[in-house]
Amino acid sequence: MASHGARGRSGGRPTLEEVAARAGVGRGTVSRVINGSPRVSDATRAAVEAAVAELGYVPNTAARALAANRTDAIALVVPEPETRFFAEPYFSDMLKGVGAELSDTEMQLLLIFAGSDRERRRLAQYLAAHRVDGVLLVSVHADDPLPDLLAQLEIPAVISGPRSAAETLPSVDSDNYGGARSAVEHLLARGCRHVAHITGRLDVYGAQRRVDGYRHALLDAGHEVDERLIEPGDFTEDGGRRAMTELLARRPDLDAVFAGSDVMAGGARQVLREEGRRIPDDVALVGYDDSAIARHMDPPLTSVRQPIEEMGRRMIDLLLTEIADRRPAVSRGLERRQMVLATELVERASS
Amino acid sequence: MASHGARGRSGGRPTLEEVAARAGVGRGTVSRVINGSPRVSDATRAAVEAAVAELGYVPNTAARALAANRTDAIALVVPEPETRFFAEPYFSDMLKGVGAELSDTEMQLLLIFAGSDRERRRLAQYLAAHRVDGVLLVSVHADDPLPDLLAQLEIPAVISGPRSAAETLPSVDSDNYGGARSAVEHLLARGCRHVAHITGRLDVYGAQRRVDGYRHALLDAGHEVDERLIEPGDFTEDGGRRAMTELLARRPDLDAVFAGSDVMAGGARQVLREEGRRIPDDVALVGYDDSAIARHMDPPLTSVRQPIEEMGRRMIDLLLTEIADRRPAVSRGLERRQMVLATELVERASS
DNA sequence: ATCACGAGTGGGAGCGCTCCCACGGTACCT
DNA sequence: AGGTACCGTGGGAGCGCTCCCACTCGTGAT
Repeated sequence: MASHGARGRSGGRPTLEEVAARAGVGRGTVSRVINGSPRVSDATRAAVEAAVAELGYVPNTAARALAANRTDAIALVVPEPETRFFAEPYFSDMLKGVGAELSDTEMQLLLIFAGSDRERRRLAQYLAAHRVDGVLLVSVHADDPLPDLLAQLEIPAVISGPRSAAETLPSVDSDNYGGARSAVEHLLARGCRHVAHITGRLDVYGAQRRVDGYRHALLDAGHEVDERLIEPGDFTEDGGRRAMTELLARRPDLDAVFAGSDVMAGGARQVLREEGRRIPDDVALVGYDDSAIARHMDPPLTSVRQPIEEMGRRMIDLLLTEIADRRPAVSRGLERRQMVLATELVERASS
Repeated sequence: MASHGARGRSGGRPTLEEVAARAGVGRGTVSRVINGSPRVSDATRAAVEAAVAELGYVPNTAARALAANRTDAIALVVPEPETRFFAEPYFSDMLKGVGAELSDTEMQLLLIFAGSDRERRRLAQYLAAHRVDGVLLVSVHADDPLPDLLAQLEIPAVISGPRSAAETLPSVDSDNYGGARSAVEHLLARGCRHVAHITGRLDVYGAQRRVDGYRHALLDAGHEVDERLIEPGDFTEDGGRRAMTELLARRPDLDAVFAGSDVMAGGARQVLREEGRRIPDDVALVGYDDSAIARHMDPPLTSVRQPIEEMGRRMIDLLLTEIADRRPAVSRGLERRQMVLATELVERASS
């Protein structure tokens, strides 16, 4: 490299200017063609496109980002260690939906883990540098400072699973309340009298909603709610085991369990088996998530399916809208910025 | 936004220039401090750092990329559908190592799937735009055109698992030959007489090397190699099952099986069980990868462990070196650019 | 005292693009 | 005929940074 100025010369990648010269037009016109502006005549457009093809022109992303003040990238932020990311099918399904919806866009998806403190600091730096046009936030706990940081930096964001009923961010969620209801109603319809519930972490809004659904399903069916039949878990297998043990000790006569996740249902199953309870004859079991665990459990687990891939797609829709809407200064309130998708009960042998 | 020129003004992110003004120095000096150049006096450096802190200055990546002609990003390209990525622990371990090694760098890691044709076209476009400084290639088949594309675009790349003995790209691999040897030697030491081998896909170089290791271990121990004891698989469970069936039909007297992957060992185990062969009493079984499958199999599977995380780290080392070396025009040949890491046999109850 | 040199510094030029203003031309009105 | 309205178009002026050259000092050798 002889001198700084000679860097891009001779043999380097072609620039907009070179395409313009080749097509016999000005820079502005080439830019318009590249960006699909309608204000270009067909003849000119064809000429430019030919020049682009001949030269093998590819726009320089950095230059575009600098001039237009956008990055054409969005981040999927996973506030969990990578281990959990790979362990839970939730993320892989989400990623699939997101990727699909993004594939006919120029947008680039970045996957960012923010499990450790160190990673979180890195992320903060990253966001401060405005290296993405928007952020997708999945699986956020109630007290996570990330959403506030995003708001402060004025970075468009969409959250999956609102943090509370008063969520201010645009969000996409599945119908946790309805999903839980359908699970309990199913158990009642099968003739179960004493339905227990192992909850998820109650600082997760969705877990609370499932408890609500459980309660209301019982009440609406004319049962009363026995608090001894509700035991908090933490979404882990071990938590499921502990909760199940507790429940059996308190109400040995229970004949059904609705677990707030498949993983916890797996833990519960182990305890039930150890205690000699047959599934579903003695105790019916229903999980939540319809994950691979559910299909492979013995017996196969009835579970509530969430349309996670679909949720991923919707999140992208919302986010892209959000990004586009940053031009007109005034945002139009929160209308249609929070959506809830239906769940589906998948019945298997465990109930 | 009143006018183009006013975009960044008043309230926007601070620029290098503003930091310079604040610190009472020139732009060049601030740039030097930001980039850790040693040619700055301590006093000046302190002043600049103070200004940076007060203003909350964060460099603009796009501007830097444009001016310096680098992106500070590298891509991990997975030429597989996302499904396989999540299913195989190989990738998650690799990602962990790569992430760890990158975490004290300014480099950003991009995860790019190139499973479908569509995704591959997208990737090609992406690379043509030089949006990354380097590429990590994992799990590449012998006839994949990607490495050539990379070479043509002059993008530094490192490959995990060389495509052949004549691999030209810098590469990191585990000792497939040695790993296979240790597995077979272990089986022979346990007194097995007729050791079969279910191979991986033979268009994968590593699988070939494992066959070589198997052969040489037998020969060196004074056994002869019976080709009827070698059956090609394809790394899938089903392939393992087919191969095992085939082997049992041909050599019912076999007393040990070395499978080229844990997944195939899993398939083989099913067949052995169906045929009433006890593991390890009738037939000893050894797998490859030491994945979760191995630990959870019944009986737990003896397996060859590859230091995948370590491989990920080494790949980053090589790649960063490769990127740095693009300044001096002349590359110093291939010395030390291909490395092979040792494997370890993890003994469990299956052998 | 003079010269040579390197350390430390300031700032011009340029990276490749987008945005916008200004301009010539054509079509349509009055 | 003159005016008004657009199209479609060219190109200047940045975007915020890095790179490099030139310049000013001190320091040590002569």
